[in-house]
Amino acid sequence: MTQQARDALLDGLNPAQRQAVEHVNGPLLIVAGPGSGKTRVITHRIAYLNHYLGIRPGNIGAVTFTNRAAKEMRSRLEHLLGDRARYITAGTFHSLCAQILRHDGKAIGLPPEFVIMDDDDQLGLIKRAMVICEVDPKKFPPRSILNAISSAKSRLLTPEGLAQRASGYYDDLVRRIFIEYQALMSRSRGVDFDDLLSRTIELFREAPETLAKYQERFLYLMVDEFQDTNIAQYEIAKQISSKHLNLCVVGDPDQAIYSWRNADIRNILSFQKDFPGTVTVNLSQNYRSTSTILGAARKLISANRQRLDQDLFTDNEMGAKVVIAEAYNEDEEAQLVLQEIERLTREEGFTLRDFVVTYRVNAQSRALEEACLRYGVPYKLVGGVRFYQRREVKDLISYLRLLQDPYDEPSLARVINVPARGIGKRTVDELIAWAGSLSIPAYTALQLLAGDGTEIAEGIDASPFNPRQVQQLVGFLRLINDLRACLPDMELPELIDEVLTRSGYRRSLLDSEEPDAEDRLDNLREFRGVSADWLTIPASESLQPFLENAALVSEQDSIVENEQQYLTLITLHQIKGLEYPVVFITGFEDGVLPHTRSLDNPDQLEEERRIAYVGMTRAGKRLYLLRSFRRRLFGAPTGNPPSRFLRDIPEDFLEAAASRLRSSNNSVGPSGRTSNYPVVAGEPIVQAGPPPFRAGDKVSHATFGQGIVINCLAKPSDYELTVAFKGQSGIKRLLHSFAKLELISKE
DNA sequence: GGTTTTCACGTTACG
DNA sequence: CGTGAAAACC
Repeated sequence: MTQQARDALLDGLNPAQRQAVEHVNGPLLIVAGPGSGKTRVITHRIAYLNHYLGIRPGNIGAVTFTNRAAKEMRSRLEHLLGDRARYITAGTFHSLCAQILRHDGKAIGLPPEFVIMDDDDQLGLIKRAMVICEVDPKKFPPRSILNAISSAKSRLLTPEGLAQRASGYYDDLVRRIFIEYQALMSRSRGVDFDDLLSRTIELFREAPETLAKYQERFLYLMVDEFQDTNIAQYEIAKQISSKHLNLCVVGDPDQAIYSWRNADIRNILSFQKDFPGTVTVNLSQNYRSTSTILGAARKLISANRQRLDQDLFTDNEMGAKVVIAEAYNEDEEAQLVLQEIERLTREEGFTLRDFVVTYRVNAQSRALEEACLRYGVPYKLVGGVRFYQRREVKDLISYLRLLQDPYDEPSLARVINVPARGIGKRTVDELIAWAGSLSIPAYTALQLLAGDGTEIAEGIDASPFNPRQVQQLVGFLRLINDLRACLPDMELPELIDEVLTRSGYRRSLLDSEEPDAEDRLDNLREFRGVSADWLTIPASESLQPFLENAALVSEQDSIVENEQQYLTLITLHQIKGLEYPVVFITGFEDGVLPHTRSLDNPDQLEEERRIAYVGMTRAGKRLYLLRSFRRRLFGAPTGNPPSRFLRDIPEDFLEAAASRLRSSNNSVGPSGRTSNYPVVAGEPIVQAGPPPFRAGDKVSHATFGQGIVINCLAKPSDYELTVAFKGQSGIKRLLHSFAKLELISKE
């Protein structure tokens, strides 16, 4: 690398960033505050390793926590390194471990065709294990048992280890179910997400030569979002880098918001102890936020006891004050948000994708969605049910898994009667039991059944099925076998079509009366679209990698990026790692943020404060903290006091909202049962020019398409239009200033 | 065996 | 209020 090239790489970095980039050998801890250019530093560091030290990209590994982060890193690396970037391993711990285990898992008796089990599969196994252990799922919810087991696994505890650590009644119960759960899991050649990690560690322990191989493979290893790693993940990073010690971890303890998912903050706090000689770099200059926003956020987080002080600063301008506002209820809260978005769009040149509305719990999105529809603002709801977790997608995946491997019993059990084809629960249970009594897989049992019922070999019990059952079961077997025969001659999308048609799945959705049948078909279509990445390869080749990808990359479509204009609605947890010029945080109330469930626990309360901190530090230019005087939770109206976190932020960073968000006066005092801000009363009617449209006009909207104006109603400084759109959009009420309707033809 | 009704429950959600 | 899963029904 020439001096110039090196200078170019380091150019524009501040001294701390430079140090982090240039310190490539030995353990390195980067404590990076929000907006400090963390991702940039990591990618530049990798480029530096490659360019300047001549390290082959194949010897560099970068592990992150989410596919989203991995994807972003890969695209940045491509930008810096071009084609060489694809040799760099940039992915999640889970995908790394899956690769290692597929390749070398045999050494610990793991068959290479193991199946990765997701939450639903796990829950199913837990329920079965509870039946075996005779535990009542009413008294002990399977979900919490699963959490306990998962927590133990992520701390690398075996059932025995769990017993040693704690020995109450509940712990013993968990231990017993744990054992059965693992037994059921290995019987179906399943591996859950925790196993991917723990079995990799087991492999490293049992097969030192394999560990040595990966130590030589990853001469340099980097871990992003280190504060989110659990014990098992840290252990893997430790093992791989224990020879060359070129381990670099990047994180921010103040943004640790996943303890409930077994992330262990001690990982980052004890890193220096675990790796003597660690160099620590603090990235404390913030390039994202105005100094007002950063100042407010710093004040908030400094109220936490358990933390390392970071001394963040920014050279950015002061900017506007942080706006706090109280609405009467969540509908008005949403309305305030949209009105302010409208104002900022109109007066200050922001566009829709500059905004994000974020909240603590998903249920809060409803009021916001409704307001968006009302105002005709296109929005994108991030989160909710994950794509690969939707029932129809999982059903289809199960079919595909079955084609790939007909002995995959969980998948078989899932789809044998989907759509309903007369094979009920009892028949399935009998099939499994019968196969079990013969010690053969269910698929073999089906083949036996199809072969010839009268010629079952001696010593084998006759099948327990009546002729009708036999007919249905054999019909299913034939379906699977016919589809399997298609594998070599079809590409994936075609195969998927074939599955949907031959199984009757598509038909059943088309005939379905359910309101969301249409959405399901859309999802299946989208799934088929994803499979088009594997075109030109016969399905027999592409099915396995495709399914592996589906199991590991359960990431929904990447956020932002495209040119489309929409408003983003997202939870505070999911917003981590993103940034927006204008951020609205709704539900800044005691009971919502911090959440009720954490009020009595100081540690959890500190995590809630970190959640608020993460939200606030996403903002570049403007930050709004909204709360609602009344809020409907579970149908019942509740009243929450303002968030206690507001008390941690000094007044001079804040601006009360009345004058800004509301043209009306703020008369009523802070106490009593009245809101500071009346509903939508008493706003002066100021007309914004003559009516833009008349009933009967044909118009066009960017999102909803063509429509006809039904009504045009005067509103404060605006017009509310009622428009009937063609197709699915139907009738919408829109604000003129927002909707940007184009006139197609006069009435 | 399949469909409808009732009932209980409710934070956040990575792979 | 809205959802998913078990129980009751056909």
